[in-house]
Amino acid sequence: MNRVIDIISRVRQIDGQFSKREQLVADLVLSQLEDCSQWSQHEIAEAAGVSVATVNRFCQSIGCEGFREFQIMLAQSVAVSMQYLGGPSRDSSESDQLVTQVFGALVDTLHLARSQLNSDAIAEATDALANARRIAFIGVGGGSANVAREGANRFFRLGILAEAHADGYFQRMLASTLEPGDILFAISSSGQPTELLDSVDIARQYGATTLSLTRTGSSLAERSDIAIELAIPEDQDIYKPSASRLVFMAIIDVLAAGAARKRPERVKEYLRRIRTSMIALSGDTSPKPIGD
Amino acid sequence: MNRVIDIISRVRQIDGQFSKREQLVADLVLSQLEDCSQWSQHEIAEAAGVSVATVNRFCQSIGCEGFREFQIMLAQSVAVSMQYLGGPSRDSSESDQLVTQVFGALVDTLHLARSQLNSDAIAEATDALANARRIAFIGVGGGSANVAREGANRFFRLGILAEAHADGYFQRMLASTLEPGDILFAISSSGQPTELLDSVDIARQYGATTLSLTRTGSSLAERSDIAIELAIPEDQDIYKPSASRLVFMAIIDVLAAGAARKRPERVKEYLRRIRTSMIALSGDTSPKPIGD
DNA sequence: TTATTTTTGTAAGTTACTTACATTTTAAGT
DNA sequence: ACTTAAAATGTAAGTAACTTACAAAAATAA
Repeated sequence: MNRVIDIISRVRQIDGQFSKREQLVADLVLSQLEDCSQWSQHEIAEAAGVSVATVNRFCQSIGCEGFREFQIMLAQSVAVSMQYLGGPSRDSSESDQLVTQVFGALVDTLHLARSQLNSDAIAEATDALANARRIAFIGVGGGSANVAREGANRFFRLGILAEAHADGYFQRMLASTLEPGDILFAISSSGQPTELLDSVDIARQYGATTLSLTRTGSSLAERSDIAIELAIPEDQDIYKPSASRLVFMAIIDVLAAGAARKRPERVKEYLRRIRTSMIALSGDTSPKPIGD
Repeated sequence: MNRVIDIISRVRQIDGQFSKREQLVADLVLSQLEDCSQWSQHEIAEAAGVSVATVNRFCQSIGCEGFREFQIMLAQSVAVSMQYLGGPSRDSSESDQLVTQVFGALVDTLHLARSQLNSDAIAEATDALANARRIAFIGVGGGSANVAREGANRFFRLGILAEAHADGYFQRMLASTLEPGDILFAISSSGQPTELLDSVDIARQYGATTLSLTRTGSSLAERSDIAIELAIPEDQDIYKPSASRLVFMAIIDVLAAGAARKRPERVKEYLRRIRTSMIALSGDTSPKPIGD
């Protein structure tokens, strides 16, 4: 029973590393999945503006034996995807295609992440977070720093003292002020930044629990008490934003939801207070997201 | 899928009404679904002990145009079936369920958003952003402020002067410094905050283009030159973080990807520079996400 | 600039699907 | 039981589609 290999993900994975003309084929396929799954090699070649041989080589580049195999795998992937995305998409305009492509990549990456997530790590993490007195999120570089901020934003709403810092020096100083019962939550897609590694070492030294959300097997993962590890291939197409940050944020959501469930009373009270303050400000009493 | 015709069901439906030899084919197909989905017409003919022409006629009998079409439909049906049967959803632990729930909600919301997105607004927005000299993202409250930061983070990488601000007073002052060719991008899930409304009014007054990502029909949407509007129901379960912020970020991704495509040269050069600076810092030359 | 490697399209080659037609089988009528 | 017409089937020719070899063009390195 050979498993259904998701050919679409495979194309996305290699996206950006194709040769010029093959990239044209990749773009076409990703932007018009449904059409391509029904077109012949010749039709795809014509639509992409390349020769049939290039289409064939494209198929081989992504690991298929030839177009025949690719065609069937694509049809399967599309059929399975449609199960998720529901009805047929009429990708008429360029904008529609863009949306489909970006959202599709995100959904794919979410699935990939789910398959990689270690349940035990998640369980340990939610447990530690739910009982933490103070949580310090740290991250460097635009992306991870924002994920850290979002983490603080989520947990702060649960009535847990949460903060986020992007400054390497401040991070180290902060780490040295932590104590048992506190959590240092390091976020990095590469798991390399010295600032984070140092901070984790310092925090552990003072007895704080260190938690990380980072790349599988990275230095950061190794040094942390609890590591949530992911191996997400970065999109090689430089014109396309990578979905990994959003997946990181989604995981923060998971942790926040998990922690909230473990401390229902505490959370409820704090949310009530926050909501009250918001209503006082806007006069709007309808149920709305807490904070804008 | 263009039509959700489950070919397996169709074979079962006609089962017993086939001619003698075609029935042999039907029996074979139904008993060895997976094998048949990968076999050629010739292989199936041999396995069933009939001629290839009979296999072809069998395909036509069940409504396909020929073997080609049958082969693809069978492959799709098998792939979808496998999703249900051999599927990876073994939600054993509590953590797994949590992940499934949060990710599932996100995927659902993405789907909803896709159906609501106005292609024209997206097209107009990407066009304006691609040609902007300066983009100022503004948002208030933890969530939207972070989306704004993420927006600045994305566009800054495209070589466009991008900044984000969460301070209401600063936002108003900033708005008054904008000029034609500049963009004020206001982000708010409610579309109510006075800071944003004021800022948009001020920016328009000075000739800047105002863009918003907000709730359908909100004051903010009405006042903006271009409004990307969404009506996403907030999850009432207070223990569950709402998916709307992530969807907002996903839309920022869409816009960034669209804008990048319209200015390939510009983007390429800036990304090259940023990447070079990162390599100098870490010594790692492998293709990696730009910024952590 | 030149040499080398990589990429690409053309065209020939091969496979596999499709169709026409003759043969066989089946079934109904005599 | 025989005849005949209709249906079913297989053979073989036909055709469309995929694959591969090779030479030209482009990109890269020296």
